[in-house]
This record gives sequence, C-alpha cells and structure tokens, in this order.
Amino acid sequence: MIQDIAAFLKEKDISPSVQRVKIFDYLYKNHTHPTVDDIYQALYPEIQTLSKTTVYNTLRLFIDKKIATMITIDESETRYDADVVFHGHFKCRECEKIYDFDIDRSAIDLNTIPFFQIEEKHFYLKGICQECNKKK
Amino acid sequence: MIQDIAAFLKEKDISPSVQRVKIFDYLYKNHTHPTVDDIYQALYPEIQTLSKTTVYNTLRLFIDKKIATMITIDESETRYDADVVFHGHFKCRECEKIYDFDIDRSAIDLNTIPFFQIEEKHFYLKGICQECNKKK
DNA sequence: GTATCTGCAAAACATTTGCAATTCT
DNA sequence: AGAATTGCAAATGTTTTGCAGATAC
Repeated sequence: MIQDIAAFLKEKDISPSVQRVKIFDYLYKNHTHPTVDDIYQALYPEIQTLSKTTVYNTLRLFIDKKIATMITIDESETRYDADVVFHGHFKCRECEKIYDFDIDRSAIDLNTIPFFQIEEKHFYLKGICQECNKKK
Repeated sequence: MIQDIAAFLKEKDISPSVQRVKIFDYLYKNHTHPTVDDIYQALYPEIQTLSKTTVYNTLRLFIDKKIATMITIDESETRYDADVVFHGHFKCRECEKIYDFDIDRSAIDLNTIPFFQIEEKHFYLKGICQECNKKK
C-alpha cells in the first residue's frame, strides 16, 4: 500500500509533477483499467489545463519505469493498470467492465514452454459476468 | 486438416467467394498471425482488385462464424489466427515474430475462477525468443 | 432480377510527433 | 538561466462507414 505517491515516484526516478502524481493516484486507486480518455475525463475537472498528450506521455513513462502495465484486451483502445503483479483479466461483453482475478502461481506452469526469455505475461478471458448473467 | 476450403466455408454458412477462400487459405496455411495489411500485401498479386475493406469484412465474418480469432497482443494492429483451439502466443520484442505454444489443459485451472461464463481465453507472453537471444 | 458481395473514397478514432510555451530548480 | 515538462495543433495509421458498381443464384 503506497502512502505517499510523490515519494513513490521519486524512488522510481520520476519527478513528481502535479500531472504525474494525479495520474498515478487515479490509476492506483481506481482498479477500473481505464483508457487514456477515461483518465483524461476523470482528471480534467481538477486540472483544467491537462492534455491527452500528457496522459499518453505519462503512461508511457510509467510503463518504462515498470510501475504500470498495458492491457491489450480491447482491440480499439489500450487500457492501463497500476497493478504490476501478474493476474488475470476478465472482460464482460455485456457491461464492458474488466474484472481482475488471481491466478494461482502453480496453475500455470511456464516450464513447459521452453526456449524463451519471458518478460511479460498476460492472461485474458472474455464472456458474461455474473451480474449481467443474472439480469437475463 | 481441411482439404477443400470452399466446402469448409459452405459448412459454416459462408458463401465461398474467391476473396473469402483465398483469405481463409492464407490464414490457414500461414501460421504467422498476420495483420490486415499482411494479408492484403500477400494476396494483392493474385487478386489485383482486392481491397482492404474486403479483408476487414471477411475477417469479421470469420470471427462471427468462429473459424478465426483475433489476437490483441499488439497495441497498434490486430492480428488474426485460423487456429481456434486454445493455445498460447509468444511475441519476441526483437524480431517481432509471434510463436504459438501449446498449453497443457491441466496447466490452467479455470475452476478456481468462479462466477463467470467464459467464452474466450487468451494467453500472451512477451520477451526474447531463442533465435534472437543467440545473436547477442 | 433480386440478394449478396466487393471495393472505392471519405470519415472516424486512437495515438504519435514537432515544437513552442510553461514550469521547476 | 537551463533543463525538464507540458500541451496545442497537425500528422499518422488503423479501422469503419456509406454507397455505387459488380457478381452470383
């Protein structure tokens, strides 16, 4: 649990500008896997001068510094996550929400995949979530 | 192993136009996870009147009919695969190639993920492949 | 001859780039 | 002042859409 976001960014060699702190704060506290536009819309009321370019720049920086990851579960828009520990994502095709779920480390045995140096792992599911299933 | 692609498409309720047969043939025989542009470039010499719109339309149809899947491992371009049996993908960040690998059905236990009706599963890895690793 | 399928041209988006203005130290 | 950061405007690239012409049954 990160207490002081500005201090956390400094530790990671990122100078904590207002924009960067607010963007990381938003990502870290809302586990909604937002798009660039989601982040922009959410923060615009607070930072009226914010531009999407800055959101793009900042997210790229976070990914470089390994404090955020890209989620390519969507074809059209990239989504972002401040949770860098490997976990699965489930996207409901009805409500479009993306849920997280834990993956038991023993459940995926990567030793059966030889010859590669693995740097990233992504596991995505798509379907209908329990809530949407009930409604029908 | 599909022998007659036109007949296969008919079985799936797809009228086998020249374009559709060639696009499926290409996808089925080249396991390269091509982009729309890859497919277009590959088939243009054979079908000089081909348009990218047709490639887009056709791939959407194949996905509807569940004879192809979308691979969203890339942020910028969507890739396609005629292999609809669940398997993993590995993308090398050096040579950009995408490799397939089998996943032992017992290696991923989806019973530990409750409450969802799962329709699609995707497992992607990124890193450096053996070939590129050797070169350095 | 009517449905379907194709493909051009334009539109619609998401993302990147160049650069000038702003901010921070 | 000097370096880093921000943000506007334009460019780029992928995908979608509208529609007219071509093709198939």
